[in-house]
Amino acid sequence: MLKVGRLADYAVLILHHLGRMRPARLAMDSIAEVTHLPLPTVRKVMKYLVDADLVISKRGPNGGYQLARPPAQVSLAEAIAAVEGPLALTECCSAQGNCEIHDRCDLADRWPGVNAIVVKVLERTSLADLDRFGRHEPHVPPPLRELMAPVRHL
Amino acid sequence: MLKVGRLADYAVLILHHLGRMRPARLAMDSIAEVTHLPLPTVRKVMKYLVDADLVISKRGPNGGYQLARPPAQVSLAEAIAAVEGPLALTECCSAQGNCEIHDRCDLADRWPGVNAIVVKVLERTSLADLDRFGRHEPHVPPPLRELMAPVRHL
DNA sequence: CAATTGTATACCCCGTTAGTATTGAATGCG
DNA sequence: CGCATTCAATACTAACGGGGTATACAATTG
Repeated sequence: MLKVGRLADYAVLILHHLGRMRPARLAMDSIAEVTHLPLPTVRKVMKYLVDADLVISKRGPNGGYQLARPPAQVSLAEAIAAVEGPLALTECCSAQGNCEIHDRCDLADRWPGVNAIVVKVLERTSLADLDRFGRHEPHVPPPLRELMAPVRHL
Repeated sequence: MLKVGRLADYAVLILHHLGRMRPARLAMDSIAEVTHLPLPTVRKVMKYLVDADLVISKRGPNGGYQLARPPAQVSLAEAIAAVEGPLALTECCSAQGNCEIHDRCDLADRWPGVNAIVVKVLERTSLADLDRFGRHEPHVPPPLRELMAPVRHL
């Protein structure tokens, strides 16, 4: 668990393909084809991506979608947030958080710290990073190298 | 989004309290009281925690639950996994992952790397860490300090 | 103006989450 | 030995949200 929704997953995949094409445009049905996703689903995802200014759309013949920025400047955090809204591990972490217990919960103000770190990891991983790293190798951006050392407790 | 389920959230809260009591035992209704959670819900959570060997239970008069290890040796990853199963951002990341697209998805083997990092963060954050850090201050375990620097791209 | 392509809305189904109730088993004490 | 206490196991229900689909609309281009 701790899943990202499928639509967000799709979004990353689509962005990845748009990145490889950039700056060329890709029509919606082409996207559906190349990603092997059903077209109606692609429609829904594209709306999110346009609204979040991650892709630029053009209508009419020879229209389609184009990644708004170089892949190195699009983070996974943005991609996920475009579809699912701000990243928040728990209710306490979200802006309009409405947790029943909040007032009397000892951890209500501790979670945001944990959340911040997870978000940072996703912010520091770009579409280009996804591309760069080998298959099944753990992706480790430079500032995170130490993370992969054996865990200290347990 | 990127939420952790409420039950997992509860689990962490409960573990936190058990940690503060350790090595004393705490009965289920006491747990419900101190956490302000409904008792039937606590019942459900406790089952997960026992099955995962994170707490030890004792029956009969003066029974109750006890944290199995010192709080510094219980990670958030374990707590969450106890309730929700192995952490997996996407289908590709889980053992029995059954993703429709998997064979033809260009990212199927990239996600696990990202997942690994997120998991590491949660593995490196213990119950004790939650306790140690001040309110609303981002919690930053030593090997993660560099993370909080400004993001490089975007 | 007509073909192409994206936009917007509204709908529904299904799974999961979360909350609850009930009955059963173990422990310890007098 | 038996009763009080406390955890264990199972099964059920309600509700919400994710995700998939259909359909009608608007813009651009040649």
